[in-house]
Amino acid sequence: MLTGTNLTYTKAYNFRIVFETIRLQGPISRADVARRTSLTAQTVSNIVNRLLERNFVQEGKKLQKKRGAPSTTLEVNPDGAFSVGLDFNRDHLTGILVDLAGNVKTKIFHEVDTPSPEEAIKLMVSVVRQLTSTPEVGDAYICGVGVGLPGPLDINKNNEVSNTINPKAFPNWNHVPIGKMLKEHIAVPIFIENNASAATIGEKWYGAGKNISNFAYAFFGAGLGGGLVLKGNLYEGQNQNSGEFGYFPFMGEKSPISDSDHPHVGEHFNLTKLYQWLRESDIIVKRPEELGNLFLDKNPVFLNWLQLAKQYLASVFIVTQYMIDIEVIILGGRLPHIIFEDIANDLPGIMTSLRNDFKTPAPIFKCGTAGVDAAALGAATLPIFDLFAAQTDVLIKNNSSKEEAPKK
Amino acid sequence: MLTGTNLTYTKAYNFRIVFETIRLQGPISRADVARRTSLTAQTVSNIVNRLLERNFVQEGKKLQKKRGAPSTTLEVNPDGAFSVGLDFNRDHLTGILVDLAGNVKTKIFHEVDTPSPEEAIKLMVSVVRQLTSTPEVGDAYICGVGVGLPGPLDINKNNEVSNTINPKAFPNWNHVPIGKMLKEHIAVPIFIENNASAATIGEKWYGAGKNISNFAYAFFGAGLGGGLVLKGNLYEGQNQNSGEFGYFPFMGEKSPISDSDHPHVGEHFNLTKLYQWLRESDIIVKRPEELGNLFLDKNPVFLNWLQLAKQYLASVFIVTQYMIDIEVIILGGRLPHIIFEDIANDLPGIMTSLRNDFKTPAPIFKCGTAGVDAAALGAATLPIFDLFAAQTDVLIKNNSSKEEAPKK
DNA sequence: AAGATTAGTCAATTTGTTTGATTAAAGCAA
DNA sequence: TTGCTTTAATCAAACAAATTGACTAATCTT
Repeated sequence: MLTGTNLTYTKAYNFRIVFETIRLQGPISRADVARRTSLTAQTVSNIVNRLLERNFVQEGKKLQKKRGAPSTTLEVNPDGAFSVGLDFNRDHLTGILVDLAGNVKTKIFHEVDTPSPEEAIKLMVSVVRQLTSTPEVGDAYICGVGVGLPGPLDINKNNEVSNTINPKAFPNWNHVPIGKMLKEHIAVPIFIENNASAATIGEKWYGAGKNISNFAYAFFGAGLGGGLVLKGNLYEGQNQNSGEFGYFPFMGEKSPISDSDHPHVGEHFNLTKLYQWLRESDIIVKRPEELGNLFLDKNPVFLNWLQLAKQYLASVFIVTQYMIDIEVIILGGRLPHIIFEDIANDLPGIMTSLRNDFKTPAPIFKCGTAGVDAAALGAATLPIFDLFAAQTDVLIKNNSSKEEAPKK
Repeated sequence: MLTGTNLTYTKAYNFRIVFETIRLQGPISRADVARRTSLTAQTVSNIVNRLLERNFVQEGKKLQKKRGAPSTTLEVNPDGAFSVGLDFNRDHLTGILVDLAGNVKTKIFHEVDTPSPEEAIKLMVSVVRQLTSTPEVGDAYICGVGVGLPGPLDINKNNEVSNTINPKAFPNWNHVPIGKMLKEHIAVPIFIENNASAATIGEKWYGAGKNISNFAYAFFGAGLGGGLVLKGNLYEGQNQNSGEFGYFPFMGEKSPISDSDHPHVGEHFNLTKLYQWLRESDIIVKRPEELGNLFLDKNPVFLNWLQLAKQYLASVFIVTQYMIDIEVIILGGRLPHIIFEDIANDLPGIMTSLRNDFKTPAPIFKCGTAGVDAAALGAATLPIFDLFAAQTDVLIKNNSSKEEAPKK
C-alpha cells in the first residue's frame, strides 16, 4: 500500500543512520558522522545524546587530526544490548547470546531428534532463560529472540501474532503457531525466519556483507539455500522464499547423488544424501566437520564430489549474475571453512570459462565470517536488525518497528 | 552512502504518494486519499492544492456514497504535462509524445541504417522538436526526453553530465557522451536507459505492471532482454544490467539457431538469426509483424521455433522464480501480441511439469499493454517516473531528483 | 425538522531539523 | 609568548511540514 510519511519516521530513520554510521565507521567523531550522513552537526549531536543515554554507544578517547579542537570519538558499546539467536533443526538446537557488537558471549548446543512442537518450545524456552540469566547480561537491554528454522517455510500470515509455520523438514509439524507459543513464555520480541535468510542478515550486519549493498548469500545447511541483499535491504520475495538456489535444475548432466523426479542442484548438497553416497564407497561421515578431513586427506571420492559441486555452483551463479547483476557472492553455513575457501578460489575461473563475453565484471567470491554458527548468529541478528537497521521502509507509515528502544 | 533525511524529503515523498494514489485509484476523493495513504486530511488537502495549481490533477464531478457531504473526485489531468520518448536502434528511430495519462499523442518513425553518433543526434533533435512544437502541447509542461538504447550498455559514469555510452549493438559507437550531446540542443531534462529497462518502467507505470510490486519483465527486442521491479522499485543491479535473461545458458539441448561458442537463450530470440534460420526453409521474413502471419497460418517451421522458445523461456523463468520469488512475469516487446498471448497461455503448464513440488504458487504470466512501441513508451515514461514516482530513495538526502516541477 | 455523518478548510500547535551565535581547544606563524 | 585560524560541540531561536481541533457546509436518516 502506498503510505505517506512524517517527522516521526524521519526521526527514527536518522537515529538508525547515525547508529549505523558509528557502528560501521567507528571510532568516529560527531563531526565526521555529520559529514558522512549529510545531517547537521546539531542533529547528530542530539541523536548521539539519545544513543549515549541508552548505552548503545560510548565515547572513546579524544582524537585530533590537524588543527582545531580535538574530537571525541564514538563507538558501539558492546554491552549496551544483547540478543538471543536459536538455530533449530531436526538434529540440533544451537542457542547463542550475542552482544551489540556481534560477539558471541555464550553458546549452548543440544542434540535432538525431530522433537514435537511442544518439546521443542520447552527446550527453546529453557535455552533462552539460561542464556539471558547470566550475570554478564545483568539488567542490560535484551533486543529479543530470533529463531532460524530450516526453509523453505510456508508462513501463514493470518494475523501478526499467530503466524503458523510448516517447515518442510519437520513432517510432524503442521501449521504450528510457534511465535505465539514462544511469546507465552518469553517477554521480549520474537522473530522467526528461515535459517538461510537469518544467516544472510547476519552476514550483512556483522559479517562479510558489511558495507556491501548488493550481494547473494549461499547457505549450506542441511541442503542448499540462500538469501539476497539488494540495495542494502534483504529481499525476501513474494513468499519469503527468494534465493532458493537449491531448487535450480541442473544445467548439464545431473549429479550422481540426485535421485528425485525433478533433479535439482540442492540434492548434491543435501548432507544426508551426501553421507549416504559416501558410505557406498565405505567412507563414514556423520558431521559436516569431518568433510574437512576428507578434503585435507585429498580423498578422491570427496574431491570428485567437490569438483562437481563447483560445476553446479558455477552454473547457478552465472545465472544469478545475469539476473540480478550483483557485486559479491558470499558462501557460508555448516561446511568447514577450508572447503569454502577452496570453492571461492576456484569458482571465478570456472565461471569465466562459461560466461558470455559480457562487459560487466565477474562477481567477487567471499567466505562468510560467521563460521558454522552462521544460522544462530543470523537469528540473533534479527532483533538487532529490526531495532537498528536503516532500512528505507522505516520511513514509511504503518510500519510496526519504528519505535526506539526504551531508555532503561 | 548512508545519508539522513529531513522534512524537505518528507514533503517530496508525500507529494508523490498523493499523486500516485490519485493516478492509480482515481477518480478518488481527498478523504479517500487520506485514508489510503495514512496521511491526515489536512496534509492531503494541501498537497492536492499544489497538484491542482500545477495542473497535474483536475477535479471531477461530485460523488456521494452514503451520508454526509458529497466528495469532489480527483483524477490525473492528461494534458497537465507531456513527455517525449525515443526508441533508437540500428534499424529505426521511433519518437513518441505521451501525455501525463500515458496516451500516445503523436508518433514519428524513421528507418535508419547504423548511423554515426552525429547523424543520430541530429535526427533525434529534429524528432524532439517536431513532437513538442504541436499546438496540442502549447505551453504545457514538458517533463523531459527519455532515450532507450539497445542493451547491454556500458555506462561510464565519470561525472553526471558526460556519461559515455558503449552500446554493444553499434560497433562504430565508442564512448559517446550522448547525454551531453543532446543537452546542447534540448533544454529539458534527458534520461538515457537501455531499452529493456525503459520498457520495464513503462509497464510498471502505465501498463500491465501497475499496482504490482514484484515482477520480472521479459523484453523481446532485437534479442531477449528484460528488467526487474522489486518492492515497487526498478532494480537495475550493480552495473545497470540486471534481467539479462538472454544471457542464460541453455539448460538442456541448445537451440538449432544458436551458433556461438557460449550458447545462450538469447540466440534463439535474436531476430536477425531467426530470419536467417527461416530463410533456410525458404521463409522470407523482414519484420517482426510478419511472424504473426506465420503463427496464424500454423507454419510448421515457425511453430517448431515457438515450441522451443517456450521450453527455453520455461527454464529461464523457473530459475527466476526460485531466485527472486516473484508474483508476475510480463512479456512485451516487438513480437506480435497473439504470439505473446500464446506463450503466456502455455508457459504455466510447461513450468508446472518442470517444477519441484514447491509450496509457493507459480508466477502469473501477463502480456505487456504497450504493444510494439513498448521501448518508446518506456523511454517517454522515464522523465515522468523521475518526477512523480514514489520511490523510497526520494526520501534520502543527496538525491538529485527531489524538486517539484515548476508552477508554470 | 432535528440529528447524524461525512468532506473539506482555517488556524493554532507540535515536533524534529536547520541556522546562527558562542565557547573551547589546539595548531600555526611571527 | 601572542594573536590568528581552524575545528568540535552545544545552546537558543527560527523554520517547515504534518497534526490537531474547531468550524462550515452538504446530504442522508428518522
